Parts: sequence; C-alpha cells; structure tokens
Amino acid sequence: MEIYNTLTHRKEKFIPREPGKVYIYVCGPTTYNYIHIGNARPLVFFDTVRRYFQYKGFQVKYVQNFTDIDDKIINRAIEEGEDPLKLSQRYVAEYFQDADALNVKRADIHPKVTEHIEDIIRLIETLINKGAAYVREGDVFFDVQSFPGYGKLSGRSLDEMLAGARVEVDPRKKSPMDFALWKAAKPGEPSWPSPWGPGRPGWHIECSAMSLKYLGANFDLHGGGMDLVFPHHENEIAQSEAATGEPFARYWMHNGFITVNQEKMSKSLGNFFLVREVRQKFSPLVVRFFLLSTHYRSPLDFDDEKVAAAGRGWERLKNSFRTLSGALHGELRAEVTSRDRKYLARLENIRGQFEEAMDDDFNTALAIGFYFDLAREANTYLQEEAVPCKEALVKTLEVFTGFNQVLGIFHTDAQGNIILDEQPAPEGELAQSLIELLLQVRQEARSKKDWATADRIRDGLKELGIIIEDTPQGTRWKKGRAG
RNA sequence: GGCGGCAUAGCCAAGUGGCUAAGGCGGCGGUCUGCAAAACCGCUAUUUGGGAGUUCGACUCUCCCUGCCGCCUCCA
Repeated sequence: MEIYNTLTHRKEKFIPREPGKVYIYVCGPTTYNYIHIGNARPLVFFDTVRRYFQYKGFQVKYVQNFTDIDDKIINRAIEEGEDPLKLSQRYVAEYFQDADALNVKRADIHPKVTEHIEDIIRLIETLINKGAAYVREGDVFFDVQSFPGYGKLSGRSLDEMLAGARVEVDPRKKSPMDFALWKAAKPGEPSWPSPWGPGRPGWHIECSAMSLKYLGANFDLHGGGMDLVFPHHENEIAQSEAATGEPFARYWMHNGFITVNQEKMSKSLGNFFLVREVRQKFSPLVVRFFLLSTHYRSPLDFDDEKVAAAGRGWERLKNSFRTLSGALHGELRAEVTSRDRKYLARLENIRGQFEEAMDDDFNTALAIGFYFDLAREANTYLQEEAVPCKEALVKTLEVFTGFNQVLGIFHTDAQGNIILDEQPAPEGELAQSLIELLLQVRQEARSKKDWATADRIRDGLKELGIIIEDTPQGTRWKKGRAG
C-alpha cells in the first residue's frame, strides 16, 4: 500500500507501527452548527480509509475528536442565548445523525475536549517544564522558536512566515507565531481551574493530548482537511514532539476542498450546504458516492446537477445488485462450465484491480470505475445464462459486497450483507399489499393482452412514485427516488 | 508579498515516457420487450489550456505564458 504523506510530499509505502494494526486519528468537527458538505468529505473519506484497512485485515483503532469548547462555540452560544456546553452537546448529537446517514461508522473513541481537560493541563505543564511554553497573565503560549522543526509539515520556515504574517501581534508573545495553549477565562465564559488560573484550552492542544492519550506517540495516520495543515497540524506536531521527544504521527493525509462554483466552501464565505439540507434532495448514500467519485486530494465542485448525475450512476450499481440478489432466489445449477470459469477469472481480475486502485493512495475514483466493470460483467453474465451457475453467482455477490464493505455506498446488516433500503416500503404493510394486489390485476390484464389496463396501472403507480419493471422472472417494483 | 496546487471529451473523472487516453452522466443508433423500464452492444477526445525545450518518442519530464484555486487569519 502506498499513501501520500503531506510530511514528505510524496507517496510512501505504508509500514504500520505494529504489524497488522493501524492507529488513526482524524480531526473531527467543532460542534457549533450542523455539519456541511465540506465537513462531510473528510468524514466519508477517512471512514473509507478505515474500512479499507479493515478489508485488508488490519486491526484498526480509529479516534475522532469533538472540539466541544472554543471561541466559535462561545460566540454562537451568545448569539443563541444558550449555554455553550449545552449547545455543543446538542450539535454532537446532530453530528451523529448526519454521519450515520452518510454511513460513516462510529469511531472506536470519540473524545471530547471538555472531558480531557486534565490531560490537556498535564501536557501543557510538561511543555512549560521543558521550556517549550511560557505563561503570561493566565495565558500559556507555545514558544515556536524552541522547536527546531517548526514548519516541517506545511513546508515553510519561521522566517518566511514572519515575513508574510498579516496578523496583529499580541505584544506578550515572544514570537508572533507563538500560539495559545491555554486561554485565561473572560467573565461569563466556561472555564476550568488550572495552575495558571481559570481558563480553557487553546485550539490545537486538545488534539495532541487526546491522540497521544489514546494512540500513543508515533501513531500511524493523522488525517484532516487541507486547511488544517497550517496552523493546526503544524502546531500539533510542535506541541506533541516537544513534549514527548518522539515523532508524533507517521503519515499525514489531507483531503482537498469542496468548492461551490470553483470557490472553497466555507462557513466564513457563507457558501456552504448543510448535510441536513442536502439530505432532503438526495439519498445520503448518493452523497457519499459522489464524495468518493473524485480522488480525495483533488478539489470537488458541489452542485445539484453533478450529484444528480452521480446518483444515476449509483442507481446502476444498485440495479445490478437487485438483479443479482434476485437471481440468487431463482433457479441455479451446480455445474461449473468453462464459460463460468472464464467469468470467475474476470471477477477475480476486477477484484484485483479494485484493490490495486485502493492500494495506490486510496484511489476511490478508480476503484469505483472497477465497481462499474463488475456490474457490467455481472449483468451480462445473467443475461447470457438462463440458469446461472451457483458458484459464479455467489462469488459475484461476494465481490460486490466486498467492494461495498470498503466504499459503504449501500447499507448493510451486521454481517455486511447489502440491504436495499427501498424494498421494505416505508408506507407500511397495507400499501405493500395494495401494490401487490394491483400488480396481480395488471398481470391478469396483461395475460389477456389488455394493454390499456396494464399501462394504466403502471402509469398510475409511477405517479405515486412506484416504478414497475417487467422481467423474464416476473414483474417487480421499486420506489422511485427523490433525486 | 511569501508558499503551494490544478488545467484531460457536452459534463463529471482516472491513468500512463512509447501498447486501445479507464469508468460514469448525457446524447445518438441498435438488441431485448405487447409497449415501457432495467440491462446489454456500438458510436460519442487522431487528442490531454497555449508556447518552447529534453528525448528515438511526452498528455506524462523541464522552462515560460495564460487561466483558475488554496494556505499564510477561524475554517474539513
């Protein structure tokens, strides 16, 4: 496996810290609002990374934090007239609703800043004792000049940054690039006691404290959006390595941005789409598929037309699966012909290509291409074989399910079997029975060549969002999609 | 100002120093079907923003230009 490492600016062979195990930390959201599509990209992508490691047989420990106290939360709470900690708790819950919808698996640990204040204080004390941090009137700053490697992740030197700095400088800082580890509380703000007086953690320190606590130094993979490279991740490295004297993380991965009209989607520009809103228009699984259809380091332009186009492709995969699982309940033969063997060999080939694509820096876009190849091979096979070979069919479903285990574009049961969610109609049993009844009536009409009646039923159901397909194995129906 | 990235068909999007430049959407033609839908088959980039260079050979490497974008400030 090769991974593009932001730290070295090139693809590197992945060698885990411990054989067969992967330790991953991904920067999670600051919980002051619903998440938007830009937040969803790293979520979905790193979930896919994790899934792929699991698919490859690695034992994965996956940690994703919540930054549940900081300036943005406090400001938002003031606007809303709500307690900051209550507000962030609320958005943690909302976060899970969106993440679950996007079929993002829960992390093994979802640490929150407010539950790790002790760890953070201990880490800051260590930094002060080692001469890497200093106290100023209840604030604690990290001394960037004490850390020789500062700038190694973002590829800049302190001199360069000072030359280009556009920030007003706090005169108490030794260097303009020094950043806060601990912020003294202002009146009315949530605060925790500390050796330097009541206050709260600065923005970057929590990720160092929590990742070191749960994953240890020199853990395997640290991920997040491109915009976190500087200063967030640069600062994490400085703090962590200054404290432990060991390398912090081995591989750094950063996803590119979601853009809108080619411009970065961001909260400050106001051009963001909440996952909550997008879910109204599209299946969240389609959104997930769309997010994975571009390589993670490339920008991805978001607009409804493009998601809709992706949705039509996704539908093709879904149709293929429906046909496959339908065939499993039909007539099958045990005999394996030479044609079956050739087909099985092609399946194996596609599976290999899929894995090769994923092995190459998680190229989900390429991998999805092979997913389509699989669907086409399978559709053709079923079209050609009136009575398909059981082994071939079972193998097809196995490969299909395996790909989905990685990409997560269809819901599954606990065993990983794909569940097409529109089959058990949400309308309930009565509606289902009525549909079945109508289909029987239509079938009778068809056998009498009463096409007018048959078509009237089909058109009528279509208007109600029920799509009918006549196949050699009989008529089947599905819910039309809303987008 | 400093640092970095991107430019592939109508749209989305991979890949490669020489072998047919994947795949998807859309479109067109066909097969199947009572008609549809779904599916399948064929066609849809003699060419990879523009120019120069390196090379036997570049879309892929180098330089220049153009256009777009990002980071340097909260941001995934």
